[in-house]
Amino acid sequence: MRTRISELLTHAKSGQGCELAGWVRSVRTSKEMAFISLNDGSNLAGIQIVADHKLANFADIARLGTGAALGVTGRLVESPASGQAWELAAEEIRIIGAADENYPLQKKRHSFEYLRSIAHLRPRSNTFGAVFRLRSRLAQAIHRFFNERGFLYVHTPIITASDCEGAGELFRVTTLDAASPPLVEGQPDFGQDFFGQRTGLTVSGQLEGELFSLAFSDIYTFGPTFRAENSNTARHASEFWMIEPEMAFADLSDDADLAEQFVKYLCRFALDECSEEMAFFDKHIENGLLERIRTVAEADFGRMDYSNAIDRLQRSGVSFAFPVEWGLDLQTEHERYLSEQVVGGPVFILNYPKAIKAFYMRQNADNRTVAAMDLLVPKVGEIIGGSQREERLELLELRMDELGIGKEPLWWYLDSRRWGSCPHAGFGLGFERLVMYLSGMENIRDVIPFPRTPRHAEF
RNA sequence: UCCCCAGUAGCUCAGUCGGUAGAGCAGGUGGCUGUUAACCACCUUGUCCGUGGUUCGAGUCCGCGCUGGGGAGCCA
Repeated sequence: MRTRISELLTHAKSGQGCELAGWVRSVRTSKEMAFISLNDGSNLAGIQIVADHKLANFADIARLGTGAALGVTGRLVESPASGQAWELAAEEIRIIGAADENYPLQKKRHSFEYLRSIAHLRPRSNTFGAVFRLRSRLAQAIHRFFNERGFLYVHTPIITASDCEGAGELFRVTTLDAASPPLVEGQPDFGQDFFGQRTGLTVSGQLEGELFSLAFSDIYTFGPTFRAENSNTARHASEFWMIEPEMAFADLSDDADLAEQFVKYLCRFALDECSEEMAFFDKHIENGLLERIRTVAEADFGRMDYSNAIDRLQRSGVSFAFPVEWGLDLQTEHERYLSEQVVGGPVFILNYPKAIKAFYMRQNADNRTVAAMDLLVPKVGEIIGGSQREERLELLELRMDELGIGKEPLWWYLDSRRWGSCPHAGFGLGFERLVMYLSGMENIRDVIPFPRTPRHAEF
């Protein structure tokens, strides 16, 4: 039966008979023979098919265009020419699905912008083949990492009624008639909606994740999240995947330890188990990528208080575009400077001013900072954000009051602090940003199979 | 949402000072006994994003619109 090309090459034996199927990347013909570069998506290089002119349908084969689907029966032989170790001497080539000259993908470089417009075909290209193989394997590696450490994988809800985190605009979920919804006091009456209240797509599974960590000790979520923000940048999508571990009986330092292990594990994994893709990215997408990832995999991550970071930035003598002052958030230029110039590697910035961080973060004894952390890495800046959560009910309620966050809709969250509350901490990581970081790809739209961004939901 | 930049052949792009567009690739035909995004020869392909204006004349200058990209804000 059909063998996948990567599998065939892994266990290659001279003279081995086999059957392959895949898509044509290029055909080179001469009078006596044709060379077909065939790819089935299982690896980057594909395999070279050698077709002799004695094949019954040689004339058809010689006219094959890029993109056609073929079934090939033949024998694996050591290639007499340089360029590949093995090739397949074809005994039979079946044209399963032809591709005419209008096939939009050509055997040459295309712009990413153009490839985005043919997102249904771009996975057949080298770059996107490599990106989506890496993405798939990374997803598996993330599960493996947490599974090895005994973390419970929890599926937090995608439809939610809690809109309270303020983590960006919510997509509404409703079955009300948009043209003429039932009204109460001139406003749509969501009491008559499907769920009997306003609902939307989740912006984060963290709050529900915390509840599970207070039962299973160590948990993680890994699922889609949605933001209806009209942000049009290379780093934002309306639909993206997020990883959010949460540990009970853990503080900010434990949280940073986990994040450090996690990032190093994934760097190591990409280098070791996706080496063909990583070498491709290093050569064609970002020169020096391998070196950059290797450095991170082996580094001891630095740790620095926010106050200290501000001090270092102010004394740097560098003139930044944005002001540096205690109480202001760090901009990307500051984050990169700290990571690249001050530390020379990944660094956690700890204990941020409470005014610029979320309500659920644990207040420190100094009464002006919270136990928050950001992991900054060279080239991109922030890659992970996390915190120790406020486990003390009175302080949490006080903080919600200060920020005007309604306690009623979050009664269940507050309940978790009422009975058996304990210190706990976690972090969040955007999966696409991880894929970007490890591949060197610079646009989030090029690491999601079918990206959703403002005004774009095709495919 | 704001600020910049771009839009020319199926694709990647060039187009000088305003004078009605041309390279490579793709496609076609022929050649080639081992090619590597093969090579060699010949051939085909245009609503120059749309719209209004300036001008004897606009791909080129100006206004508006659409689309794409980059940056910012927001964030993951």
